Amino acid sequence: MMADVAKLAGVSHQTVSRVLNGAPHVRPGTRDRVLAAIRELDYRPNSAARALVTRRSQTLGVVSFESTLYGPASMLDGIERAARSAGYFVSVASLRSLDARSVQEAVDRLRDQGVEGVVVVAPQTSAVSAVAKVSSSVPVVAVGSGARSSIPTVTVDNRSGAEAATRQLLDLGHRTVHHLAGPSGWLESQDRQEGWRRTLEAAGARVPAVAVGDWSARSGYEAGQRIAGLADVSAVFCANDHMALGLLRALHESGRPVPGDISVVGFDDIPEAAYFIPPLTTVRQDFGELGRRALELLVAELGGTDHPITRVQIAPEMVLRRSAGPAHRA
Amino acid sequence: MMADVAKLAGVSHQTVSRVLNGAPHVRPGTRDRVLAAIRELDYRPNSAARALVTRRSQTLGVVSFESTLYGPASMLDGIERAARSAGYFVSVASLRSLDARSVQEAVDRLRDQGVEGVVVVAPQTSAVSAVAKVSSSVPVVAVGSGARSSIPTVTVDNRSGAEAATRQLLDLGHRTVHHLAGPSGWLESQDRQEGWRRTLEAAGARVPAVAVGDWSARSGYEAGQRIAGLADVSAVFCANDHMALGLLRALHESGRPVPGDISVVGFDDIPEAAYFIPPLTTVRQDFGELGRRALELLVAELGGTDHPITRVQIAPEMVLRRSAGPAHRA
DNA sequence: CCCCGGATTGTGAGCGCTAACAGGCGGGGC
DNA sequence: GCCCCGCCTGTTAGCGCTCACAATCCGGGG
Repeated sequence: MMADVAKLAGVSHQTVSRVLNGAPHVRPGTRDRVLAAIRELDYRPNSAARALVTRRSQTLGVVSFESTLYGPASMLDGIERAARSAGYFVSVASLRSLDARSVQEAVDRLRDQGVEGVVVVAPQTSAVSAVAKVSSSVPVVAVGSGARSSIPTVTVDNRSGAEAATRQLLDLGHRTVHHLAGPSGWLESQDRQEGWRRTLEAAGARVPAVAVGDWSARSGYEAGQRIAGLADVSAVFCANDHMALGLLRALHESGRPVPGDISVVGFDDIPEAAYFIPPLTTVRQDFGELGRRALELLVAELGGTDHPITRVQIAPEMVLRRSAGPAHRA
Repeated sequence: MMADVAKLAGVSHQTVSRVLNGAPHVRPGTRDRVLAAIRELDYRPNSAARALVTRRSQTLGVVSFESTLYGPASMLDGIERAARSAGYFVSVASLRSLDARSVQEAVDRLRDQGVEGVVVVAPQTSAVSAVAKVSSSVPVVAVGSGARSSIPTVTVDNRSGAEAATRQLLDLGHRTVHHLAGPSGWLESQDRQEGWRRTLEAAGARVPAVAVGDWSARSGYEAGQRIAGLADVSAVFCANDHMALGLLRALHESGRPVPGDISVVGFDDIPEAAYFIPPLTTVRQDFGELGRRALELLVAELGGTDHPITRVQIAPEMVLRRSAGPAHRA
């Protein structure tokens, strides 16, 4: 195919290749003739042939779990955009489950396809450790997980976000803050819970037992029904906004007004959070940025002298809305 | 690389290839030796080389817009899973905007990468028509759009979903039903609006002016503030759940209880809808299934005798919850 | 006027794999 | 006992591109 262009332009195939790759030392006139021939024939270079000889597929892989949720979906979006502007294609592989085998399988699949690097958007402890083992032949970075692993990681500072949320509630006069945590296998859950606990301890506040959900509104609702039955609750920090939504409804149904009786703070700041009843005070996490940074990291690792293990942390930001108010019996 | 395996197994590279591709006429003993050598060397076939000679990349492309929303994200997920089980990889390209040029660009990009087919998850009128023009060299199918275009399409039956929602409200005794529509460029918006209008007309009910939103909770909230000011509103059908959420809050703030004073019905049944205040009656649309079917269609088109233009429609399903109740002044 | 070095272009050799076509082996039919 | 025909395996060509290495052309210095 490239030969056709060469013939039409009256040059060798190599010159066509040079024009395509922007090599130096091509006379402007020649370049123009080649370009014209390319346009004339609507020629498109064959990426497989190029990949075969250069050993570079121009493709990066993304492993993701629960990619229908807002967070993962946004990260994927951020990754794709960043990849495009860095000149890469993006191939995705969803995980069925989060066990090590499944992660292994997805990464292998991607590798077989020839990806040059992989971003893992699977913030569960088991997944991350599984990935760490796989990193053999291609660079891997993890995103969104507060990883304590041996691979480069981009994450929001969950601990400080949780601290900010808890302190906010304490500052409003609440004696203590309850916590509705995410599932235990997730690094996010652990870090947020730790941030919450520390803040309470630092303030000398009582540390109540934590409720555990699975990130879903349903689980927040169920936990909320239990929490609504407790007399001494005046503030709850939820590990994410979806659970906060469920909690809000349970509280509403149990006749415990928010923030009049109980204050609630979430985490993530999904676009809908501002429209909950009442609008949710929460901790914003910029998922798109997270994805972008992860990709930058991966590209840097691909291109460059191998850096030491890198760990990027992005600061979250508190968003104050009406769901958190002053303590009622201060 | 394949040569190494061949040498170790004491066969020719072609025999290795045969084993890899499950070709017939390979003696079991030979096959085992090859397999052992493959395992021993941890050999992985080079996909670029294979793609070069077979002219098949095993890769399908997905063009998507607003992929951070629940619907598109779920479709992408469905597509990926279906693609994997059909033996394909999936490469994604997000659109920055929905104009024809942008779509063209994304499809070209994918084509340059060598995808064998493309699924477009961009349900806007302009996008679909743009895609129809591009379909030149690779098969393309659209998903999620109520396409009236020349390309194969998988979509939910938006019209009948809207009809069901509207009739439900009418059956509850409401004299008429207001409509909060999606943005005008979207096929979904148009079909849902049409279903709503028809049902009203068929029932001899007055057809109120429609409010228009942009799918976001914010736009639903703003429209809701206006609607709350209208005295004669007793039922509202929203074109999606996010807008319904915003509407619910506006109504709540304006002291118009749902469903006591006004009934609300949404569309999509996002996982959170059951936890709105009050739980949202809505029309469920199975996005994952949509994605799966789209992929099946694409694969069929790739593999087979070219079918005529196909159009798959999936029936949506009403989900009754508390946000819609009997008319108060029947 | 000839030689040299940089600019410009062409030639040959694969990248790792599959497709197409041999070739070699053994058993059944005559 | 010989031939034909299935099995099984090997050999030879590329797929379309880039890389390494010439080859050619040009102007200025000696």
